[in-house]
Amino acid sequence: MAEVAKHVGVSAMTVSRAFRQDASVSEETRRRIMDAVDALGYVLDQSAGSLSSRRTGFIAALVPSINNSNFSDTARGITDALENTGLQLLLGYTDYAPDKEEQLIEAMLRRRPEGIILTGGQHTSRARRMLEKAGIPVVETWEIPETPINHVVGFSNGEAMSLLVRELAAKGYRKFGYIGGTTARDTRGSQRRSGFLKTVEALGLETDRVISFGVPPITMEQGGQAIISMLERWPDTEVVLCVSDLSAFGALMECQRRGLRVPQDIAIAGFGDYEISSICHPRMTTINVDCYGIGKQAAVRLLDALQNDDERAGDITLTGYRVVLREST
Amino acid sequence: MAEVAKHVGVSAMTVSRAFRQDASVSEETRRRIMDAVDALGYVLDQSAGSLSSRRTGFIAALVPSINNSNFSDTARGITDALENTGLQLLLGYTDYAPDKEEQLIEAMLRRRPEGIILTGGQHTSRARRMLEKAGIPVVETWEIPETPINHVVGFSNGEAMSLLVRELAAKGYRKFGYIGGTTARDTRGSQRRSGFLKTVEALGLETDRVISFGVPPITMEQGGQAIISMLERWPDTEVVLCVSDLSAFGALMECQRRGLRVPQDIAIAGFGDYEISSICHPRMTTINVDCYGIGKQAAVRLLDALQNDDERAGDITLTGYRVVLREST
DNA sequence: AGTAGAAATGTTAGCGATATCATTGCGCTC
DNA sequence: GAGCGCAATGATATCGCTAACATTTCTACT
Repeated sequence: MAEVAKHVGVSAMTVSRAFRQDASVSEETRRRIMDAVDALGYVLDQSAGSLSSRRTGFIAALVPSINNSNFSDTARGITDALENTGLQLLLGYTDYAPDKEEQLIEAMLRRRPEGIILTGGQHTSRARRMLEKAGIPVVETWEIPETPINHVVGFSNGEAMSLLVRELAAKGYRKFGYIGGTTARDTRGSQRRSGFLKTVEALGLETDRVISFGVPPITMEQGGQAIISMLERWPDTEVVLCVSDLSAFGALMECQRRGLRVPQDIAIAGFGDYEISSICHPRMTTINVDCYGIGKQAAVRLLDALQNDDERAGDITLTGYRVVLREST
Repeated sequence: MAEVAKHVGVSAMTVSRAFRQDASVSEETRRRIMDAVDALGYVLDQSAGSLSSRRTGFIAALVPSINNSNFSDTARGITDALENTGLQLLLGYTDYAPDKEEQLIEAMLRRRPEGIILTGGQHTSRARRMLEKAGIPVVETWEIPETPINHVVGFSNGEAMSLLVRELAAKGYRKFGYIGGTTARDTRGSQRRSGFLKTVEALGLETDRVISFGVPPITMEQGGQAIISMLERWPDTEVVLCVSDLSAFGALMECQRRGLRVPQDIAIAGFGDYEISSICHPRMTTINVDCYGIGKQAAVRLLDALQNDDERAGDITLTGYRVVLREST
């Protein structure tokens, strides 16, 4: 920067100002500075800048995974909301593991992000302490934690699943099955399952048709294997709800491969409304949960908190969901 | 850090050393320092650290998009390769637009990454200049640029597509159709198309059955619409190759919806070997291109260049691909 | 015990920008 | 033309850490 300054014949401070929108630099000077910047190929050093200004321009976001999952849409929503704000997203993958999340939170905080977006409400106590101490706005997404850290942008996975059960019951289905992953690591998966069980029970129907298979996030293939087990154990099952569209799709395809007609022989529904569900044949019943919007709103919430000097008033934004009935049920 | 130092009764420098693996600090001292760190809830400030040490610990990577695409696997490969290296990935989405890429490159360089991974070989001249000047290792991925900037990890999209055409021709297909996006922005898509055209022509077959539809990356739905146009214009088409598995899947499902048998009435093949292709019914013929491996190898190449103080010897790593013949052809 | 060499720790000086306050210059009013 | 206010620019002092070199302490061997 000093070099640019010398080249133009101004002070480094003026060069620094020329890079900012709001600073008062005459048009003439700014033009000459920018010419010199181009000529010299100078690129601003933001690490130095952030040390001095105490604004790093980073926003951290942690998602369980990004491959073939709803979270890639959420990440996209965050990225889009951050566009033209000068903020840069630091993305991390937790693999659904709270201790990996803890590590990542520490790694992120070392970069002094101005805000952080998390997925879910399950965190280690050390993670909570670090976040507390960091004094930056936090947004938890994708569910409604019992004890939110700060802001929340999400919905009740249990209630969403419950709604689907009730709509399908209204269509006349009585023998409900459920396919999900094995562990409780995926809290959203667990919530969906308990929403399913609670509602099926409330309707006075059998609750034992549950297949737990595969480590979350459960794959398409595992969905296919799971429905085979389901139909072997409970051949008279009328409708199977799956923890995600991906497993539901695997189940659907496996049924077709075996000559089972969907929905006549067995109905199938997913969760998440992935693109695939509106394209596959038969088109799949699912729950649309606005993954993109969750990311976008979380980021907007964060930006808002940053502007208003976040008074730490935790604020819960409920995102919408709706059952999308299609041909598979 | 000064506070921690005072608390333990050592100098700040010793605290700094305690955070590094290789530094010489007695076990006793390090333990006491770490205890104080925990007690005080101190978190290292890496922006300050990198300013001083001139090592930011950032690696930048730019991909066209991350949603439902091969690139999410590539990003995952990079992330995995970077694990435990203390390096943090800065990810950006270019939306297949060279000028957005240029902007992102500048934004990334302001963070002083130690290396950068790009997708493809199409860059604006200003982007090339900035990269040149930055003096950091660059890895271009996913294709083989004519004039590589530095390192390359990729494969020839044209040859891969060509191989698929030849294998299908060997199975007896003669009337080949192609479905792809409309613009040349997606250079890999264009290369696949020209690989298709060149090979079909070399085999002495018709090359006019080409549907261009939708802005890349073309969606599942657009694939479905495209195959309808294809069959309306050229009803006797025997096999349709698609620019990606997603569009191929859309085409496949649309055929099923219309009662067309695949592959008896029309055969379909994709590109990329997404999970969906091995699960759908009928399972889809495609080309496996090791998306994850491209990311992983690109990152490894970069790490290697960083260790060996990169002598700027551009180095081309060819990644493998193979035709996966399945039930759809 | 004496000493060399290694290990552990301390001191000082930046890294490259920006916050803050000071200064200069200009146009305008009365 | 003195005085005021505002816009443009400059000087200085950090921001929080680590590189580099200096110093002290320990270890091992003669």
